[in-house]
Amino acid sequence: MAAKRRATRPADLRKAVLEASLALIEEGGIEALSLREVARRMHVTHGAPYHHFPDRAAILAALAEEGFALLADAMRAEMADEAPGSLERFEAAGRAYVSFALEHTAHMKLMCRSELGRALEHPRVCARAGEAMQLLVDCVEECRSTGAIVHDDPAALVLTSWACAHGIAALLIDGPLPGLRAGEHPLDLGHSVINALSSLLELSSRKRRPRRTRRR
Amino acid sequence: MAAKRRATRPADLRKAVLEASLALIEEGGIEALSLREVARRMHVTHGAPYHHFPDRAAILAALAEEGFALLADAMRAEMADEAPGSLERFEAAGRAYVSFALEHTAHMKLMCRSELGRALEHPRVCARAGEAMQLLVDCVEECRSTGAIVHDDPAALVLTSWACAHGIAALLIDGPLPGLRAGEHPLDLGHSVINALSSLLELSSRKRRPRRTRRR
DNA sequence: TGTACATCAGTGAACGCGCGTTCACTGATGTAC
DNA sequence: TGTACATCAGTGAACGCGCGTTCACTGATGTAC
Repeated sequence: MAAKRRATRPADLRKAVLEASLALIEEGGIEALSLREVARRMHVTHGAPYHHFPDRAAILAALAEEGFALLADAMRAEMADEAPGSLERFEAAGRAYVSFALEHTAHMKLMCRSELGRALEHPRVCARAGEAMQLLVDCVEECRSTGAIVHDDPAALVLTSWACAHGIAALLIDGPLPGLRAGEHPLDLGHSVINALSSLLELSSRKRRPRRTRRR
Repeated sequence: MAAKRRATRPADLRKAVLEASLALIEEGGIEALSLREVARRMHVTHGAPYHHFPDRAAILAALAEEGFALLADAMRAEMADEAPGSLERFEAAGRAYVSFALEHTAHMKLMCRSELGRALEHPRVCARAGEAMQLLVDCVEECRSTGAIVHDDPAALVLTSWACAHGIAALLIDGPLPGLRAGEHPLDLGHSVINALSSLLELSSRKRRPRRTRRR
């Protein structure tokens, strides 16, 4: 019967803790993450998780690191379908960001809430965040080298693109948008913002270097 | 001596509760708002605030309403300096949003965190939020009527502008940006994003309707 | 001017609650010989 | 194959804590006559 009890336990408690934590955060935000509730959901004593994480903050840090890694993977995957240096690739990066944010709201909340997790103080988390950002930086630079994007200040453009993608995601997840634009599919709204930014880039670049932009 | 004790109390406890709450939220996020800590800071018993607010949620709702009203006021004030229908007025709206967010981080956190305050379920809060959004909608419409902005899909453009302003504010307040771009003044980064978006709009509009855009 | 009463806002004790964390324990599993 | 031991992960009781909320109270202030 001991074996039977064992069988009902999750095979890998560490992984199960992370999953249950994500579910809690998704439902009620970061402050809804309680080790005791996590243990309760896993049908395990509330002391058990301490064999896998030193404390609550360690769970948040692990999830934040995971989140940034997943984001970078999602961006890479979506960008891989488009030619380097093309505006389509830039769009793909934005779409991937928005899609990731809407699909992984719990990760997103963790990744962008400095005062709570203090996750970005962990060097590994910070490195992962930089990795994701670098994908966008490189993408813009490639687009400038091919002429798909003409812009004086690439750093400002990177920031603007990131702000657009992050902003629409934040408005859709947390903000007043779902209330004010009820009935519209969040992902559609998100992608329409990416498209709008991309078309502005295309129009403004064409004007200054007509016929030089490469489009498939 | 009773009079002396009285003198040390805030003249208007309701107002003082709101101020102390803002300070707490600014320091540690919404979950750091505790009625007991608020009372402690006002040198008053923890039962006292209940004479002014029925519960914790009521404080959050009052602050959210105040926040949206302040945002709309700030946008109106900054926009008033520029001619209606000018791109400068559009920029002013964006600058005002970013400045407000950086100056009122506590209000901002409240206004954009659906799961905690549930503030947007209050009709008065929702009305205030709509009011602020309408300023941007009207501004874009005016710019289209003068030709300062040429764009097929004004709704997507409104959303994109809002996302840009909100996104850079969110990245600066909560996100990994301060870590990744340390040393730069947040407000400068914010305004550079607004400028970048505005210049994209100008370039893309000029191309399609050359010489028709009005600039002072 | 003085008295009686109502109202208001802060007091302080008490309630129950869920939380993070610690710790000695137990029983299952793996390993060395 | 069998024995002795070490390791590991979950148990369950206990700790102290701060919280939101309630409530009978008190004392100051305003009002009616």
